[in-house]
Amino acid sequence: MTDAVDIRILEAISADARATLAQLSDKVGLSVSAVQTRLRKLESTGVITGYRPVVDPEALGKPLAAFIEITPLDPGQPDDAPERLSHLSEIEACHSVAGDSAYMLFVRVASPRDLEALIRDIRLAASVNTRTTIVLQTFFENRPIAPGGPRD
Amino acid sequence: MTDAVDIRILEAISADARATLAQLSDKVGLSVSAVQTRLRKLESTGVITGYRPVVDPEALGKPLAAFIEITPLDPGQPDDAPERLSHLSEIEACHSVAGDSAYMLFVRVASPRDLEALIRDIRLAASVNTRTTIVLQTFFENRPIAPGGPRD
DNA sequence: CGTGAAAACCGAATCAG
DNA sequence: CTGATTCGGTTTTCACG
Repeated sequence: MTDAVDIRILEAISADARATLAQLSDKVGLSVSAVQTRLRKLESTGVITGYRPVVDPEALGKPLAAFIEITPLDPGQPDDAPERLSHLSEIEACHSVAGDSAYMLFVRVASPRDLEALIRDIRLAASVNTRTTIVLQTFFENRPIAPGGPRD
Repeated sequence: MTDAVDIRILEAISADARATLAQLSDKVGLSVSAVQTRLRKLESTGVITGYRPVVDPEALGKPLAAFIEITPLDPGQPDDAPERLSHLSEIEACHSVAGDSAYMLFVRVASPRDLEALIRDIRLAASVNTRTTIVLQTFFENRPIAPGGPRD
């Protein structure tokens, strides 16, 4: 479904999602038209589901990040935590996990006080216990996909 | 540094980072020129540090995600784990954290076997113990920044 | 599935108001 | 910041290999 050329296009557009077709064409070594056709297909088949800027969290007033693991208070309930939490915009990611807890959240807030409020909101909204791990420093995230990637 | 209008631009371009200045202009209610000026400033001041596509991990052949917490074997060593690990393209994010372990990694691999190999690579490269939490399902991540955001 | 070229469109840059 | 202008680059489409 996605061949080696598609991967090269994904690598190129991953370095700069606002790159023009001509720029992608250069990097990939295909004609502009071919790149356009393939890129459209990558979008329509759901390989690429959107484009986002990488925004400095501090500039948005949210310098504090944390992982929050949550566990249902009552193990025998309709477990719809993700839907119950999706309205909280401070939650950037929500994964169900195999481990000590049921879900792992990644959140960003403005201050410790806001983190406290968010944790309370999460507990109330999803009927869960929480275990929070504060992020002290982020060394990297949102990396472009590696040219070459893992050894194949 | 970033006022309310900048936030609106960030929200708009967060929904589609390939949007044209005219499209952003519509959403924000400013002229194209003003949007252009502000967007350039957001880029040059480091508020926006790049643009990325949102790519389906399965399409890239990496359906398995995990969190890996790492702890130095020897607490009295030059702690340069992030640099020692940055060459591993399977590691998407690396945060230092306050909690049971020193760092939290987020990784994506093709298979359990590749995860095993990655964990070994991490242990050898950074002289650390690891604690891995497998992701069973991702409900959301890479969400556009919320129109309105947290209640102000 | 790729190329290349023509035509329509859009973005960058500039400037007066 | 707006609105207008100009130029150059980009997207799009299409005929062809």
